[in-house]
Amino acid sequence: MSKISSLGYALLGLLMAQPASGYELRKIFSATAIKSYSDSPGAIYPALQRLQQQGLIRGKIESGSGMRRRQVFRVTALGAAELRKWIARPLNRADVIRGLDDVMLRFAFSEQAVGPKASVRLLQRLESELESYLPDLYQQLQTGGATMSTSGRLALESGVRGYECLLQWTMDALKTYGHRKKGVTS
Amino acid sequence: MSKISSLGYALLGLLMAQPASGYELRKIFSATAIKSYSDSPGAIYPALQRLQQQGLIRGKIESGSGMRRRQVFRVTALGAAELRKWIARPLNRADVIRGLDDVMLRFAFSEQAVGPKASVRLLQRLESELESYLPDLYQQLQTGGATMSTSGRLALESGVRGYECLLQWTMDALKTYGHRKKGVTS
DNA sequence: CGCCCCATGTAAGACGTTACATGATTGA
DNA sequence: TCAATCATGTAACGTCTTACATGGGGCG
Repeated sequence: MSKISSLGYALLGLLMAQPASGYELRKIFSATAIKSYSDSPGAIYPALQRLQQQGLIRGKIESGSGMRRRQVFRVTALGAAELRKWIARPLNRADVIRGLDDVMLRFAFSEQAVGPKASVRLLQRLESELESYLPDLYQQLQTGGATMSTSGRLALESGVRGYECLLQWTMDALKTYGHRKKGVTS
Repeated sequence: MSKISSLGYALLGLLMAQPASGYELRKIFSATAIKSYSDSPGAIYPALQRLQQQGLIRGKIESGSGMRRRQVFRVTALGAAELRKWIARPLNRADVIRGLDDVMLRFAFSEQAVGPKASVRLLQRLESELESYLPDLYQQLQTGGATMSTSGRLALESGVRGYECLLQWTMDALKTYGHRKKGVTS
């Protein structure tokens, strides 16, 4: 019955790579461009508490002399299993439309937490979802575009282009993993 | 003292184009790909109530015989002013990093609610923010990329590519408005 | 008559934002 | 010693999610 928020998974993934304190995790969020995740203490510390209550991470307070008190968290076996389950979850269109950030986060962690095969699986599913979704978007652009203002139409077009770009990235990423698309043997 | 959520602005903008009932607005959200905005009644009806309490929209209950009861909302002068203020708000880097969806929404409504000059201003600011942000991202990719897994690095790269793609779109959109970039006269 | 769609809402709970609060330690 | 930074939290508030509830109207 464990429900975990996006931020929770982000924390799990980062802690999987390396144990860290809440403060260090905050710094990661504020420094690097892991956009759309908050670096505010009011979000991170409660999230860590929830994860610990669910037994997904365990914190150990370090307070040697001449050191600031800080609590270092590491992922438990249960937490690692939960993270893997989340990453390996089958990808559907809803994920692509609403939760692209989550998808990219899952992919980012996939290799470390599950293995390169999981990364490839995610990419392949993403590719196929995008290839089936893009025609729908072209349709919408043609159908609804006529009635919209120029800026409205352009905004829609920007969304479509974003997906096109993502599809291109997906195919390039698959190439990185040594998978070439069927039919381009030439 | 009026705070308006993203959803609130989305509703304002849609109602600006045409008065509608809550149900019609929900359909717009669920049908078209205005992603990242909820079509659930638990989000939209309370949001409409808030907007009405703030005097930004006004609803009129239509219940002729042989008709289902429904409430049609239209934007007040105050609401239109608030929408214009939001759209014309100066664009900074934080908007680009955290609130790209909002930026695109503002642009989508800009022409109808303010005028084409506002659209161009938004595009120009967006272009300049992206041009200053991208080098930072390249830096991050080089610096942090070495220590990351392949999938992690690829995920970061996907973000960078998204911004590149957006910059390209921005320049094309400016061309649509008849603005060509300085120096490409050739 | 029963079912589905229209159309509107409410209630509980989870989560993030913002702001504030607290102390310890380093460095000027 | 005084400020800045490290490091951790808490409280109030607003909003979204999920689920439920309600009723009229069209249709077979």
